[in-house]
Amino acid sequence: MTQNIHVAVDAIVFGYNRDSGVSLLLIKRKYEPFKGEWAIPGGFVHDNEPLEDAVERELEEETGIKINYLEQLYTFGSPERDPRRRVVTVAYFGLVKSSQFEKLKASTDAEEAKWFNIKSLPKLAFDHKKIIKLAIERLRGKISYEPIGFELLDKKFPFSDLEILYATLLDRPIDRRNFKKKVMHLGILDELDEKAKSSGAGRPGNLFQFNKKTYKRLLKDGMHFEI
Amino acid sequence: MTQNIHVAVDAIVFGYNRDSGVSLLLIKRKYEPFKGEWAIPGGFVHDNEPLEDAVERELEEETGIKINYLEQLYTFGSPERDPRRRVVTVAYFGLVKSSQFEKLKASTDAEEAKWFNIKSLPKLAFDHKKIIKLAIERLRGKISYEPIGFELLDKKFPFSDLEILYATLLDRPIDRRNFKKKVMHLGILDELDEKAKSSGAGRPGNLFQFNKKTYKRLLKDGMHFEI
DNA sequence: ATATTTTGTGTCATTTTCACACAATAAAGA
DNA sequence: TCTTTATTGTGTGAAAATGACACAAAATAT
Repeated sequence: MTQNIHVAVDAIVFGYNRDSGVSLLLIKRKYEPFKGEWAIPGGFVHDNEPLEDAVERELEEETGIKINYLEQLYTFGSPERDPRRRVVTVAYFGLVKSSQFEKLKASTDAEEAKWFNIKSLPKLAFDHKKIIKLAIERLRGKISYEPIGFELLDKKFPFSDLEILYATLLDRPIDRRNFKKKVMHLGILDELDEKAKSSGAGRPGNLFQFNKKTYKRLLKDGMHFEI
Repeated sequence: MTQNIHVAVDAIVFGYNRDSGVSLLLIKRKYEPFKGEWAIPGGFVHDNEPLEDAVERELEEETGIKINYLEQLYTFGSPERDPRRRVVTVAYFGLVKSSQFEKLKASTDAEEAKWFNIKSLPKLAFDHKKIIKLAIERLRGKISYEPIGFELLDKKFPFSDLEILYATLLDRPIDRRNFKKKVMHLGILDELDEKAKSSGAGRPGNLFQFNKKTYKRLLKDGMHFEI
């Protein structure tokens, strides 16, 4: 049997901090087609390489970023999506912690890899606009029924970071008291004996930490994450 | 660039009726490897064929079945999953209506395509056990927050069919009164002026019908399906 | 020191969820 | 045909979850 289809992987990587909001990692293409345009990082899979390895390798090569959470998003296989040849691409969905996010943000002058706020994305190569649209929908949808929001924050975070993240993604105001009641009632956040370092005015808040072990235990007992 | 990876599609197709429960469509392999063993229907994608077309073509060729609902499930790409060569397979998740399900069920003597109850599956070729496991989890999970259950029933169905489907999939007893209240309150079922044809003893029930138009309209207005 | 910004916290009304039982209508069996 | 058995249809009250709402405390900025 002969087949002339190539297999690639792409990584839609989100980052967050409370000042910049939710951002997406893009690279500027060096070669044709779409040379000079912005695109999702990705590339062809090696013959003996697992798909996840390929994603992480390409991300490392093209952006140097270290991913914190990775899951498969969707596979795009329309015959016309690459003008050169048939390419089926397995898209992955990734999240990085605030600290990683801020790292690249500083050293971005090279103009090869860059974070873009998801509300103001540039023109994109291939069918990447469609892919990103799906990824954003997945992020928005999933944050309500799986605790993936914590993967975007630092290990320890003030409660308001979480609140602002949800308000930003869900695009609606959140009642601080009710939100806190609901989240704390889930029993998967540890409140630490430590205050956030002041960043501007205001009373410093306590730091919190997501307890993944507790979460997994509660999950087995039939717990239902929902916000 | 040269790459030696092949692309296939697989279809995990579920069927249902209240007597047999939830079943899965499998085929007996005619060729090596795994000749004579049971496997998910599927095959290689043609060079200029969209992935969805490939799934439907393979299903038609191997089982003759007409699918009612189809969505992408997951892409499996581990380098060792096929002993002959590297095959990346895009698995799809399909549902057929009771009527279709019963059709094949009768003419199954050919022993090429056959329905198996998901609680008693045979030994499976390749990594198909893993694929099916994921598909069943998806079906179980999704039925609670998307109205895909109706895709497994006939167009018109007695309410108890729906109730038994949910009880079977969620694997727990359901309170008939509360369940009906909840479902009807969603406002996406039309109650018909027609009674179910008696199948055995008992009072015949009214027939109901899923109203997809109403559902889509309510969805846009922010409705949230949940059972 | 005064103003400004941000965090922390409780109550009450409304809505949703959950437990629970008996009459009506048909077929099956005596 | 009469009795039994199986299945459908329906409402109430207690408990839990949700949602609206405001002011004091602790820090920085001016």
